[in-house]
This record gives sequence, C-alpha cells and structure tokens, in this order.
Amino acid sequence: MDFGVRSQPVSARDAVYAQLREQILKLELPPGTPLSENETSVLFGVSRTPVRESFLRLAQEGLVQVLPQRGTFVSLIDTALVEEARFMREQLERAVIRLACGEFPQEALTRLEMNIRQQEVCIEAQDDKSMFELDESFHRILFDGCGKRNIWAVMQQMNAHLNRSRMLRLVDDHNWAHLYEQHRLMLEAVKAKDGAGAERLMTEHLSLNIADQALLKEKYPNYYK
Amino acid sequence: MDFGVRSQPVSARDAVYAQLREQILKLELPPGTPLSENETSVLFGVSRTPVRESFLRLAQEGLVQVLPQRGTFVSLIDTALVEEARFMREQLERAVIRLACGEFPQEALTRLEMNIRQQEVCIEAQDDKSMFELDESFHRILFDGCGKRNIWAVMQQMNAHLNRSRMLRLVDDHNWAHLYEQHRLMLEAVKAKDGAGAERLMTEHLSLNIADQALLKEKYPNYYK
DNA sequence: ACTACCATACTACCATACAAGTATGGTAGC
DNA sequence: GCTACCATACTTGTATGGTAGTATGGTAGT
Repeated sequence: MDFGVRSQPVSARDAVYAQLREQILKLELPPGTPLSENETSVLFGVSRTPVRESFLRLAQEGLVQVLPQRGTFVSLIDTALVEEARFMREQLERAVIRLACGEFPQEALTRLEMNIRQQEVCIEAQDDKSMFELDESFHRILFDGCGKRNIWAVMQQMNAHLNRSRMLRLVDDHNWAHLYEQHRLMLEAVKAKDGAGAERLMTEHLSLNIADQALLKEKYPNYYK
Repeated sequence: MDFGVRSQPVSARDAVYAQLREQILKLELPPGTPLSENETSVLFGVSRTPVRESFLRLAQEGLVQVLPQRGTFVSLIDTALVEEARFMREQLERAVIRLACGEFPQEALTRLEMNIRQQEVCIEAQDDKSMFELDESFHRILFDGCGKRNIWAVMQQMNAHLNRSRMLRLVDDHNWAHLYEQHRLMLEAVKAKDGAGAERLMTEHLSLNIADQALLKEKYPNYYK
C-alpha cells in the first residue's frame, strides 16, 4: 500500500537531479569537479537523457556550468553571488518576520516550537547534519506561515551558493548554540508581536553567515572563482 | 566577420525557449493553451529534444505545467503567486533604491537619464511595447548599478507571473504618463540621495501593479486558477 | 630540446526510436 | 437510448545513435 509519503512516482530525471544537488551542496562534489553525462548515467543506471536534463536544471540554478562541447563542471563559489544572496535573504527574511509579528497561524507557531525543541536535542547530541536542516526548517516555517512559500522557493536558488559557503565554515566552527539562542529569541519576539525587535534579531542572525568570506577564500582558494 | 553582437552561437534549445517565453509573457500563448512537443518541434523545424528541454526550463519557472503522459499547458495565472511576486519585488526594490541613494556609479546614472528621455519619446509616440521594455530597463539599471544583477535575475522568475497580470491590465489602461512621472521623481531622489523619499516613491510605484487583481480575474476568468 | 602538427578520445548537442501511461470516440451489449 | 468497454491515437518519459567541436598526448620535423 502507498501511504502517500511520495505523491509523485519520481521520474529518473528528478531522482538524479535531487541526488546531484545534495552532493553539490554538501560539497561531496567540490566546486570544479567535472561531471560526465556518460559516467553519471552508468552510475545511476539510467540513460543519458535524464542525466542531461538534470544537468540543465542544475545549470539554470547556477550549480553547474555547462561548456558546450567541452564539459560540465560543478560551479566555483562566486563571492559576489554569495554576498548578493545574503543581501537578498536579509531583505526578505526581515520583511517576513515582521509580517509574522502581525498575523501568524497557530499551527505554524506550534511547528516553530517543535522545531526549537528538536534543536535542543540535536545540540546535545552534536548532530550537525540535522541541525543544519532544522535551521533551514525554522526559516521556511516563517515563510510558510506568512503564505510566502513561493518566495522561499526562488530564494533557495540563490541560497544554494550561500549554503555552500556556510558549509565550508561549518567544517571549522559549529557555534550552533549561538544560532539556537537567536532562533529562540526570534520565536519569542514573534509571539510577543514585537516587529522591530524581531527584525533586529533577524538582521543580526543572518549577518553571521557572511562574517569571514575572505578567510574562506584564502583557505580554500580552488573552490572559489 | 563576427562583430560579437551575439557572444553565444545560440543553441536550438535556447532559441525555442526564448521565443516561447516571450509569447507566453505577451499572452500570445494565453494561459491554459496546450503545448505539444511534437507540434512545436515541427513548427520550429527542430527535433523533440531541444523543444522538450525548453519545456522543462519553462516548467521550472512555472510558466508551463507538465503533466506526465497527459500534456503540457501554459500555466494559469495564480493570484497568490502574483501577490507574492509583488511583495518580493517591493522588498527588494526598496532595499536597492535605498542603496542607490548611498552610492551609485555615474555610468548607471547616465543610463537612467537616457532611459527617462526615451520614455518621453515613447509616450508621445504611444509606443506601448517599447514603453513596457523601458519600464523594465529602468528598474534593471537600478539593480545593476548596485551590483545586484543576480538578484534581478532570480526576481524575474517570479516577475514573469506578475508581468502577465500587468499585461492584461495594459489592454484596458495604459497610464504610462503616471508611471513616467514616478520614474522621474525616483531618479531625482536618487540624485538627491534622499533614501527615505526614494523608498516611499518606489512603494507607491509598485503598489499600482496590484490594484485590481480581483477585477481582472472576473474579466478573464479562464486565464486564472 | 623544442615546436608544430595530427590522430584520438573525449565533450555536449541534436535526431530518432521505443516504452508506458492517458484521453477519446466508436461499438457491442443491455 | 444508455452504459461499459476497448481499440486507437494521442501525450510525455527514456534509450540510443550520430554529428560537430574541443582537449590532449604522441610524433615527426627542426
């Protein structure tokens, strides 16, 4: 019986796309890695067509670069793009959390509470992977609750670049406790409907991401453009 | 000799994509129109492959909807999506024009001046098509001047939906004179480095877009979801 | 030793064939 | 006349062959 855990029968194309995207974001496929349609197709056990289509989709999102008749490569991290992504995210997150302070469905509020609790558990367990996902979820729930899930979706496109940079940072420094505390305070502000305070917290929260972009570029020079 | 007017040899895929996109945005292919991979391929004189790939790209941008084994259709206009697009654009345009009031390259300022002059000409000539493009250019130049062209690019993705709605409105009412006046005032504000004033003008300017979404939905019910 | 050249082995792009699912119109049975 | 069914003609998804352009390593000539 199908319990509806996956509403779509997942095409080969989507499966390949999803897996490649994840590997690129997690830096398992580091920037600059060449990707071959042929190799990938035998790896996934499908033909070149779905592989090619997934490459095109990744290219549109800027995660890979397709050079006609030469090859396809995982994109190098573009610092300018990362900063633009951060800027964009800051503007939208601020606007959304201010909205959330005005009107916010109870259901979404509950999900935020649950998310926070889960963060506590993951910090104790030092589960970085889950923590990263919970961080993402926290912000997505805010957008969801404000009826702005499409904005979240297109933002994710630029976020992909920002996230690769964040991922590099996490190798050295986790600092989840600090991020957790900020999440907690933001939730408090939303519940107290303190728009100005929430905006300020969000700005602070997101400014952490960009802190030492230049240092990273020095440390991992061949990952950057 | 190649004067470099086109840096890329334009693949068949990109040609098909660009033309379909324009026809969809200009409502020459109205919402709901079925698109056949086969028909389109003979129409453009290419095989199904590049057509299919262009369909996939349009689908990712939400301009067409692909129903596996059933067909591909030009997406209906989603009012919720239009409102999200407007909201997103407002936040980003406000932030950018405020930036522009702080620091803005002379070269971009000159392009804005030129753009304004061209608008004057087009209004006299009642050239709607050019006016629409100049309107777009005006805002793009602002993003460009602030080094935010990638943000503009991803924003265009959601803007596609907003623009179809705007296009419907233009059938009845042009009102270019008003928009021109607002553009002119915004340029003045940027030159005077009046951030607060520029933001206010921009908010006003963009709020026009959404005015009578409900009316449009009543007038063209089968274009909307 | 160094350079120019060329065969070779890649690459992505496009065309085409086949597979699998869906809508539809006609027909047999009631 | 009405309904259930099925052949058929669609649709998109996938596989594969062929083409043109590019990078590369080896070789002949200097």
